Amino acid sequence: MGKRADLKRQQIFERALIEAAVIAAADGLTGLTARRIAKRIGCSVGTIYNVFENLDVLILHLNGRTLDALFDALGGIAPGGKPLADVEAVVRCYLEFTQANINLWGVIFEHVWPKDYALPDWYMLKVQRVLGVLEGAMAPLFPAEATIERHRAAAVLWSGLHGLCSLSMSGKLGTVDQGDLEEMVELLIDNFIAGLERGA
Amino acid sequence: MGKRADLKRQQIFERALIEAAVIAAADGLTGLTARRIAKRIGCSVGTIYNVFENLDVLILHLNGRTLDALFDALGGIAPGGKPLADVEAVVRCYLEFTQANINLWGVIFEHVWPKDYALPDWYMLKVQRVLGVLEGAMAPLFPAEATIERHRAAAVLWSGLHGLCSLSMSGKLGTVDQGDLEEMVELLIDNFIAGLERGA
DNA sequence: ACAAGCCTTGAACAATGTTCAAAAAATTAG
DNA sequence: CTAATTTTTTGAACATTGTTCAAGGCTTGT
Repeated sequence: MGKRADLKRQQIFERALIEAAVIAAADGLTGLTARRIAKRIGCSVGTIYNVFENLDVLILHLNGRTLDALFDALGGIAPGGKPLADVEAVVRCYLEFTQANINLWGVIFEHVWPKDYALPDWYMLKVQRVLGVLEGAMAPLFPAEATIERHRAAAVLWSGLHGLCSLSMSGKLGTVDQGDLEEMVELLIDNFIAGLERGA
Repeated sequence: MGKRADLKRQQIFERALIEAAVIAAADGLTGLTARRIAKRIGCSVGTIYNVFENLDVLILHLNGRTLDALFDALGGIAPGGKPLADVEAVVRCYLEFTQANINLWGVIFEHVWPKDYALPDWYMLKVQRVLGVLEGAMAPLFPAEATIERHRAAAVLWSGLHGLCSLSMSGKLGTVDQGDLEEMVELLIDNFIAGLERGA
């Protein structure tokens, strides 16, 4: 039943996320309100809530799309088998993406998912997917069977990136310009990878 | 004029921050509202706004106190001159503190300072102060005159810690228990320090 | 054409940060 | 000590938020 209905539903889902992205890109998480999205797609607030359980899941879907976009951007790089170079390429891509989409990426940093609920699987998969790219670049550093170690190392590097970008973006490391950030990221990567190579 | 007045003002400042800490420790940033603080200290909302420009600066002061408390906890460790061991001691202390004050530390993660304004100097000083402890532990890795490099390395490690804790606390790395987090932090430290030692 | 069910609407509710005229309290002047 | 003045506190009021839900409209199946 309701093939037509499901279609409209999906269209609203789609447009809501598109307009949410437009608003977020312009004004960040602060400007992202249900009424504003509704006005932009030309419907009432209630309709939004008919498609999304609440604003948090709408924003989570928006963040999912942002992760997808990063993953796509990451797809453009060709791994060469040298861990340091490959990780650096991945990270350069990450930095370029976040700089080019500062406000959208800021939503990923700033939005806090209600602590009482676990993040849904579909979202975690998107996270794991981009984590997988980093993991792939680091793979030569580990024996093939050391999957947990490899996975952990990728998560650590990812978290380090996240911390550097989030703290520098929010000004909590003092004033760091683009060049400073790049140097810090390089410091993190170079030394972390060097440490891993030593261990291998 | 107003010696008495200034005293009361300071008392309200103090009590507001104390009660804010109680509320935050119990319910996190979500429960931290102006009316709730006012009710707890037995005054009206307006009085809060007479002492604090707005809720954001109140929360920033709360976070400042949390940083002070971490700095105090960090004071209990005795540096031995071995970078790896000293950094590990600092980080162990950091982890213990954040675990023991999960919600308060969560406020530091979750609160976003309005992008239009720079963080005030008094707050940055508190940040730099705890960063300084980490920097001190890493000092033997650098020649005495390489202050920028040392400072940068400390900021990188600090950011890495921040990223690991923030992402693990918010469930964005999947389900990581206390043990997982400790292993990841150790992986970060060991390899980053090893990398730095190689460079020296 | 009609009935049954689904969708959309937008007014309504509770809660938020924030303001500000008026009341209260404290301080100063006479 | 009283009166005037200054300061502080109050809490009702405003704008906005997320969220709900009865009422009405639209779509669909027969």
